[in-house]
Amino acid sequence: MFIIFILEFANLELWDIFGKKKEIIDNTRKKMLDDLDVPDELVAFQNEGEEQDHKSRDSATGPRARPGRAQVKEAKKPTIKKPLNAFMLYMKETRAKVTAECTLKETAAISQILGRRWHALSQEEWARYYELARKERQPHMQLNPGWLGRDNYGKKKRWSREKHQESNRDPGSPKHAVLTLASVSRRIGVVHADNSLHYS
DNA sequence: GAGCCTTTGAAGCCC
DNA sequence: GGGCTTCAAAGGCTC
Repeated sequence: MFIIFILEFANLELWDIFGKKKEIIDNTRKKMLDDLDVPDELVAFQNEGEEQDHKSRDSATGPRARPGRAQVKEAKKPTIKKPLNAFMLYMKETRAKVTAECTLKETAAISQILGRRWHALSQEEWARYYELARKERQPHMQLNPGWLGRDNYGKKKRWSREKHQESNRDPGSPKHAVLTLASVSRRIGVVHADNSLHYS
């Protein structure tokens, strides 16, 4: 466990030492996103089990009219969860394996390791998870027309706004890089909409 | 028991 | 158009 942790840490440090981590990640991801305009049938990664899981989850929440926050609280209706994004799908799939390897129990530490491994994934793996995420979103939007991610706002009390802003403003922080990449991927999604690949 | 921590991505709002 | 904000999962930890 300790050795694995050291290796993970050393990996991060080496990346940082050579100062090329972000550059490589950005270039790789841009290339991967460019490659994403492959036909849907070639990237049908979602297996039957996952399909079933998705259906059961959707049936648990169910398509229904958008309720107000107070109404939800009163009736205790199950909230419609946001569809999982590519990284969340990767986390869900890999967390157990990483936890077993590291015997770490701290999920925050596991998340850090998974974040680094996410950046180390091949283009094919990235494409696979992005496609999975897209396939998660599409039926979700069809089953819950009019549902917005914002509908769930306020249902969790999150950490202090000051701290969050602090992390976002740090140019060297991972979150900062994410925001840039997220905007890039969103733009790619628009571009792909012209090629019948609708992300939004 | 509620909320934090930690990660990345999605998406709406605001300037 | 870019920045900000919140939630999505996970489970140990803290208060």
